[in-house]
Amino acid sequence: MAPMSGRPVRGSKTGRPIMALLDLLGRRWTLRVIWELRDGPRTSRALREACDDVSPTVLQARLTELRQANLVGLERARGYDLTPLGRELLGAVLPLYDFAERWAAGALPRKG
Amino acid sequence: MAPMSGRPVRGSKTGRPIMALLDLLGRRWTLRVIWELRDGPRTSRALREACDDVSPTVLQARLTELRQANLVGLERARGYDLTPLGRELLGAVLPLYDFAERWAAGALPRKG
DNA sequence: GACTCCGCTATGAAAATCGTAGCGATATTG
DNA sequence: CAATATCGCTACGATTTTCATAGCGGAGTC
Repeated sequence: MAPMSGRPVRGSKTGRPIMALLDLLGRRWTLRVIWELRDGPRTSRALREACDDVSPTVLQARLTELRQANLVGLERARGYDLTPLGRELLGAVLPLYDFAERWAAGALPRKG
Repeated sequence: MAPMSGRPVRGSKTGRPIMALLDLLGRRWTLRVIWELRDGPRTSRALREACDDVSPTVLQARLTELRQANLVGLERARGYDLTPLGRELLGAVLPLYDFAERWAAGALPRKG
């Protein structure tokens, strides 16, 4: 079941929105799918390629969850696309990109 | 293996920093652990309680990955704590909280 | 020594993810 | 119409990850 406000959330007894969101984003490929939709709609197969040939089983599961959460939509002519709400989420995810660059420079292996 | 710049990244042929980061954050409990360290250090057991009694197997795996990635540190007196780099990541994750609140208001179930 | 809390591990069961193949529907082209 | 191609999506067995419970050895305290 896709986590969503007002529904039971896996791994959280409070069910607060942030917990539902962290649950959703903590599933494999969820963040990646949102990321790969940043420049516009993609068909499911194009999305699969963009995600390094992720298994279609998982991709469909993620897309279904994201659609139920009203973050991603599907139109026959366009394919999968971020909803306005999904674009807001993307905006909240974009800071990760800049961080990743700093991280690459500063997280080189050192003794644990 | 914990994803890190310059190392092979699960599910990405490019190995770009953002891919390594999305891989790391897409593992269950990773985002939650970072979130629960936002107010300061915690012992592993306190962290386990804060994460709704997550299995210690996974918690230790996540903490090891986060330490190897230089995002979390461990000191005997304090427990686990975000490193300066980890605090930067937290800053990039905080926007998710505000989004989650809007999401809770606007993502109520509607027809598919 | 007895007690407590620490970080951490063992182990078998359950769940999630993977990899490959292919379905039915739709549109296009000859 | 038949052949072809692409679409979203599913089946299914193998692999990997996560879970749940129990407990270890070390360090501090009394």
